[in-house]
Amino acid sequence: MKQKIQPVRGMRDILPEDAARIALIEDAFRDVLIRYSYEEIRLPIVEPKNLFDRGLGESTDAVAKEMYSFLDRDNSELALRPEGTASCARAIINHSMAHEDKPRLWYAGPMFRHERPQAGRHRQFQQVGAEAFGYSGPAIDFELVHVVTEVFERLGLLDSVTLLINNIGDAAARSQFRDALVEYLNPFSDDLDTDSKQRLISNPLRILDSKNETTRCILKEAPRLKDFVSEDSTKRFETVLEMLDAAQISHEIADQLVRGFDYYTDTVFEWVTDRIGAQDAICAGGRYDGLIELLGGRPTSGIGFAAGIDRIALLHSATQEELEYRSTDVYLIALGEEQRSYLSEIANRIRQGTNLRVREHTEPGRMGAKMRWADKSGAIWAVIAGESEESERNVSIKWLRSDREQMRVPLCGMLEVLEAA
RNA sequence: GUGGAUGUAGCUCAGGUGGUAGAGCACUGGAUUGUGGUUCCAGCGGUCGUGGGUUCAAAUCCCAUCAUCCACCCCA
Repeated sequence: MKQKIQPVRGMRDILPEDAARIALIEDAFRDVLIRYSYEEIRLPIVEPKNLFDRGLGESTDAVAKEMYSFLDRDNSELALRPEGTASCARAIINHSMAHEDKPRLWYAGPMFRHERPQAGRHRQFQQVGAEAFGYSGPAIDFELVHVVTEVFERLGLLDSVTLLINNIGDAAARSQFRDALVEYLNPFSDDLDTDSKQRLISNPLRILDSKNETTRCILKEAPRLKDFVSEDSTKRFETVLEMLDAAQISHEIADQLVRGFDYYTDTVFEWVTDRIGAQDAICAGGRYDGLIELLGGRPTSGIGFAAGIDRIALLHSATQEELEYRSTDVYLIALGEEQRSYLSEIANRIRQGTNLRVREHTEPGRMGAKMRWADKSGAIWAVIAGESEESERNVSIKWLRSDREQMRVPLCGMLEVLEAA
């Protein structure tokens, strides 16, 4: 036997039963988004690398260390997209959509980050995202949170997730805060944990997230981001919170919540869960009022979220009852090859007249083996056709999941029996 | 990128101190030649992740390497 070919590290096959769960989750997002009047956009998986350099920030981990980038045949730098927002923003700029339309878009598809694989973290992973461009009022912030809440409710996950929300102000406020934070922390530099010491240079805002106790202690007296945020922004954020309260959407204000990409401004939010391991963020988003301009478009406000479908699927399988998965409703068995064409006639009749999923047994073998296949397929019925059924133009219907007695009905009455169940 | 654990039959896993590989489930056949899911009997199936080394002898000891899982980091 030849050596087996392994899939690429961090890339995985999603087998039918898991695929069904993923489809269930994607369908929930799609259905809710469509009812909120969001439109689907299909975006390329490969983009110019500098779209992400500029859009997400060159110092972010996703760009600096985790990008799947490569040279095209003409030596231009390309990258597999690590997220969807930058592509979406590029698209609305390229098609001049922002001016007249105020587009509300959603997308679904694979994203790529070259990270070390772990529970809930793969190098190719699935996201559903939505973005709204040109809306600056607080109601749109509320609406997107509401959309996601509705999806989680529909999937029965609302009890296992927590919504964290914060206001991080605009880029200027954040940069002032960053300076103040660094200035405050510098004297304590030696007392910080090693990670935080590193981040003092690379990404100071992340220090706020530290789990180290001494670091946390030092942070108690540190400057607060909210003291640097403009009055307008604070007011706006308060309105968003009021709307959430009025809609009884429970949320926690998380001072330490900062997002991983540079483009975020003002409202940011994230749903976390404690049921799926260390990678606990299942959906996150926020405003990005500077992104369109950064990418060469006219100043346009934006807001969106991205949901990690693989992680939501993990959560779903951890909390929900087992999916009742089966591929087949009706299993058709011909006793001998002579009944093959009669069997096809039966199959066509069921497929055309109902939504039932029909499988014909195609292999030779004895009756017992065929019945075993019928059972394993998960089908509710075995429909059997032998010589006598064919000559009398009827079929035998056997219930595989109940004690109901096998019955023989004329072909024209078959659908009635199947649909009655 | 760093650390820990694990790789033996399709799957889940046994195989103290080296002696030439096992169970359960699954699969195939039979008991039951037009009836599955229960039972009984029989059978198929493994260069023990890969490559080196030590040894008369390696699944077992040593080295390297790959992969998976979990955590750090980061993030959806």
